[in-house]
Amino acid sequence: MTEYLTRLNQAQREAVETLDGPLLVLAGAGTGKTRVLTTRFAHLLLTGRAYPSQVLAVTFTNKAAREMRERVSAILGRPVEGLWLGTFHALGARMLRAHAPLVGLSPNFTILDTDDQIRLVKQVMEAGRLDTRRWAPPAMANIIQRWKDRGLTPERITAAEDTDFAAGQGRAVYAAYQARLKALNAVDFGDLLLQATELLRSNPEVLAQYHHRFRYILVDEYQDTNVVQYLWLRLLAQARRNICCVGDDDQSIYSWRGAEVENILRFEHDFPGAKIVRLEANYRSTAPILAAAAALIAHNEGRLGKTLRPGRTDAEGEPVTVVSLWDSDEEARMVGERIETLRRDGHALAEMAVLVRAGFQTRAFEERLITLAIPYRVVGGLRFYERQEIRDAIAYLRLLVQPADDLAFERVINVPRRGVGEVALRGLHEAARAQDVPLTVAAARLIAEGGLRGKAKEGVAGLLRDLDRWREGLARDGHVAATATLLDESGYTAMWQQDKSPEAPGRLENLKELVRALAEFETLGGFLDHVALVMENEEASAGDRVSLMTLHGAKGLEFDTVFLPGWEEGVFPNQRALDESGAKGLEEERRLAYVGITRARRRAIISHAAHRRIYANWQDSIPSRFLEELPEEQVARAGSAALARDQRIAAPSVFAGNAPLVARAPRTIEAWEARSRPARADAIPVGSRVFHQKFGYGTVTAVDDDRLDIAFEKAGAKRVLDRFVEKA
DNA sequence: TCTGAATAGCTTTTT
DNA sequence: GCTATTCAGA
Repeated sequence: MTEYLTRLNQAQREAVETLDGPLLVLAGAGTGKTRVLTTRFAHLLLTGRAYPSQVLAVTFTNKAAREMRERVSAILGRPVEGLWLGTFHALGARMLRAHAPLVGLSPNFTILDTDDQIRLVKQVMEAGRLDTRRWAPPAMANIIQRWKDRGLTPERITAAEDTDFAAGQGRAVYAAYQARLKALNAVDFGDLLLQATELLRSNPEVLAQYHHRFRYILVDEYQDTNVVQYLWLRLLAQARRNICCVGDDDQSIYSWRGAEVENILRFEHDFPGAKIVRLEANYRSTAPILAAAAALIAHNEGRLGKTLRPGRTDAEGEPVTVVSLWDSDEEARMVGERIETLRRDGHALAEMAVLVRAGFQTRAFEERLITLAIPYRVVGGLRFYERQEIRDAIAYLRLLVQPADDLAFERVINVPRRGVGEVALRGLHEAARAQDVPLTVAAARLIAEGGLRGKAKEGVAGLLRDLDRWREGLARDGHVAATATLLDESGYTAMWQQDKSPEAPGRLENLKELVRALAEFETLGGFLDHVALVMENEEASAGDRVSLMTLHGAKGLEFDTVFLPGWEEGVFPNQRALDESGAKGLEEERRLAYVGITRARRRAIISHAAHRRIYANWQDSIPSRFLEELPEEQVARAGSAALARDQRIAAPSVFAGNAPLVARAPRTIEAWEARSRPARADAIPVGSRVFHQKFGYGTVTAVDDDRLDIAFEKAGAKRVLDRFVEKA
């Protein structure tokens, strides 16, 4: 019966069997975190400590939730029902729906996506006479989101915390935005947790009910939790204190969206008497890969401290390779060639990945892989519900459920074209605001009073009539039939059928998929929640393909071979991360590098190019400081510079018709380095004030050979080659 | 209401 | 260099 326990190592077993009291499991990359979490879950059930419905299990992504559900079922040998297992947001939504009136919502509230959220913020800002060209609504929406992440309702924001943004009107915009949400009976993603937390905070009887229910709490990826998530968990855990959080402070890479590494660093303090178990045996990677990752991350401060050690007996392997290249084209060629070679040697493409810092970097590799006819897939991109046609269709459905959903009304009023333009819409808005009613009501009154004319009148009246009819159909024939009718009668399907663009057939296909998915739900409301919170793209990427993705997207995945291109100052570590968050930003970039390296099972190939085209022009790039932090003995430096020189000298760049490339003096890495090497007679000491052509004036904060860290007055902190600056 | 030209701005991303 | 958004004019 406890056979599943024998498959664990000592530390894992301890993490599984310590059932009572607060427990923090520090799980390094590849140390069997998911196995521990799922085994612990199953163990709770199998030992009779709890029924499935008495365990609260929280993840960040739907994928992680699905995986946990499947693996727990596998251990139990049967599907588990009645679980409170899901993402923070899905569980928050579930609680809110159950007690909506207590926070001033009705249970059929709408969940707005980021797009709706920004549109609403923009409307609120415009109503407050703020210049939305000077103050970008997406930035304002982001500020509000961060406030929500920190558990701050508008009332809790002190004047000191209000930003300079929006002329000090931030708080006011936030308050007005919340008022609009309430009027629309809607919540945004942040509210799912903020309001759920408010609910528990101000309704002790509700909280007590959940205390009674949840005997055990499991939390995945604890290092990624933000303040509200932490508060929500703490409220739920405070009575029984049976909370187990699993995470890795070294893999915290989401601070920019509100995650607080401090949550994990403070666990012992928050839950006195907490036990801490470290999982350090790595079963994924070879010894050189682990050594490289460990050496790199050791440069960070404020870690809880964990050392990955090889957990496999066959852990020897090839060294981590660092390849220096002339330019970004050569880098793409190098990656392409190595992939070809590996493929020829029988390695599966699905076991190779190219991990980049930023999305735009994938393009160079895509182009290269296309010319080489190597199948690939780009992971990430639009989610199912972010597609235009899906959002339109959902807006129609939302209107059926909630006639007061103004955002949905605005979205579909002129899609397909009904002759209702900006002018007519403004009229509707004014009437609605004056009478304090939803747009649909205002529209009906306006038509009755003759306030609309011509095409606009016909269009609006027609839609209102149709909506009523579809709503009757919904009650009579059920949501599947009603949706099919709606898409047909609204002319929405016809609109895409007439569209000649190459995407149109795919969009129609997606609409069919939507109706198919709809059939799996009992109610329209349940389906809308599913689409907003859960539904993902079917990965139409079956087959043996190389994966291209961002480092963020790669977290939690593993591959035999991992390519890590673009390790250059400014790209990685990313300049903006350094500008905005300084030393903290640098540490997070370093954790990202750590995540990247630890994705590799057998091979990691890191590269940097001396020249890179950024937007319009070519720029010299200096190697990332992270390269210097790798342990020399575990790394093979494989500059293809010599090869590059031979090729270039033998065949001067006739292809590159652009003169600059030919004319640029040093054409090899060595020559380029030689040019930059000659020790300057007039060395620039720390503290010097210097001038840089592009970045202006600054002060040298550190000197490393020919590299200078400079705090520029305008451009912020950067690392540049000394030959680019002069003493001021 | 719709179209084409001008213009700003450009990490990472789940829900 | 590309693209998403905004503005002027038909």
